[in-house]
Amino acid sequence: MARHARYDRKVALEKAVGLFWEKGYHGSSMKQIEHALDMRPGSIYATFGSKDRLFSEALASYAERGGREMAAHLEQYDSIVDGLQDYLHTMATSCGPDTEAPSRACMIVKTLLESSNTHSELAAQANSILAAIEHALKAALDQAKDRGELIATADCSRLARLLQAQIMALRAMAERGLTSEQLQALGDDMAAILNGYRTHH
Amino acid sequence: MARHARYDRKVALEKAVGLFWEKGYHGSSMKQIEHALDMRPGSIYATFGSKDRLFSEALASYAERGGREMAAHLEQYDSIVDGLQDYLHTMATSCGPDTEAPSRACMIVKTLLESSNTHSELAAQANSILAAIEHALKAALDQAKDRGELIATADCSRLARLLQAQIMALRAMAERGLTSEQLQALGDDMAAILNGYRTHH
DNA sequence: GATATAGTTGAATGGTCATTCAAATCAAGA
DNA sequence: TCTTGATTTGAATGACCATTCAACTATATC
Repeated sequence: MARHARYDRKVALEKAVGLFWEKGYHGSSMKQIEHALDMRPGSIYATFGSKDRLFSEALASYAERGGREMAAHLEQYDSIVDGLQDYLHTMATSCGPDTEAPSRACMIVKTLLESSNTHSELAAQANSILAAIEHALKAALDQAKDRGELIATADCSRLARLLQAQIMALRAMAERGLTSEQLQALGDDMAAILNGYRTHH
Repeated sequence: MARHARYDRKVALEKAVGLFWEKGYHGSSMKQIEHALDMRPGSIYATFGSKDRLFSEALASYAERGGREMAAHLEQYDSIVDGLQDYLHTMATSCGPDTEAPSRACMIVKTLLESSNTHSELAAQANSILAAIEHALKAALDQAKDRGELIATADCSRLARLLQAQIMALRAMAERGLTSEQLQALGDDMAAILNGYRTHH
């Protein structure tokens, strides 16, 4: 009946994530996208609709993967707070100077800052993803509080935002090109912030 | 002999800061720059050389102003740590939802994240500015330690980076569109981090 | 092997990008 | 008033932008 698709949509999308994460929306031209995906414009438009929609899908894919990784990380720990602290350590390592990732900073934050006053739809998407992450952090902290890991006076909504701010900042600082020692130390110091909200057994 | 310049270079540069801070490098076209500065391309190029050089000057001007404001802020306080904590509070207020500023987030951080993999010269400039701020924070913290405001085990280099990360994150979180209450609370929580490094009298 | 159909191709489109420069404009000295 | 030279103007430039689409290719069924 018909011809097979030469390209795997998911594979192409992951390549797009790599390019957009590295160079941002405005910094990635269709020429570069064609090269990165090894697809001609017609195929790209037939598959993804437009540069905007491709970026939007790439951002969603990036966020979903990040969410899965964080959830998988927390599952490894009996203590939620231990898990969150180690998440910061892991992040400090993984976004170090010799990372293979396209960029040290978070693609969601890069998108938010790039698009907040130029591309409101993209900014709205980045915002809703960040709101979802904040919500997930709050849920984890609520659970930690239920388990008695956190002091009674801890405000989990505020703490979730404080924690999210640490993650955003750790990776933005990594983009500055800090050494892995400096980055690890920063991760340690950020993780230590949680100790102030912990119960002492 | 000759004609007078119709434009004040400094005034034009401040207008450029406003546009670039709001929309970033790629997000600001020459058309928009012409409109913002009320200058025609020939005059802009005669005065500033190129879009790149104009942006570079704008970023330097922004950073210098920010540095002056921070220094002026710290001078108001007898205690350096008090000054730093109140700096976070002030920032939480000034980058709130109804700020007049072109953007809530910091122009230096926006530039770093936008240009790190697309425009190495700009990224290098943003990096050196951030390194200078880190150094200034370290100097302030060293002095605070000398005065006995900080505990003996405090590592001022690490603390400077932790503090810089807070400032960057506070303003990036502001770009998310948090309410002023949420932003103030975040500023409070960030300021409270310093209490853990403080001496108790 | 003919046909139908899904997928790919890449030249062409019209728009916008940063930048240039010859001509016009203005003010002060001669 | 005329000359001189700094300054402004805006149309023109060529490059690159995202996007389209008619022609072409490959596969599967009959």
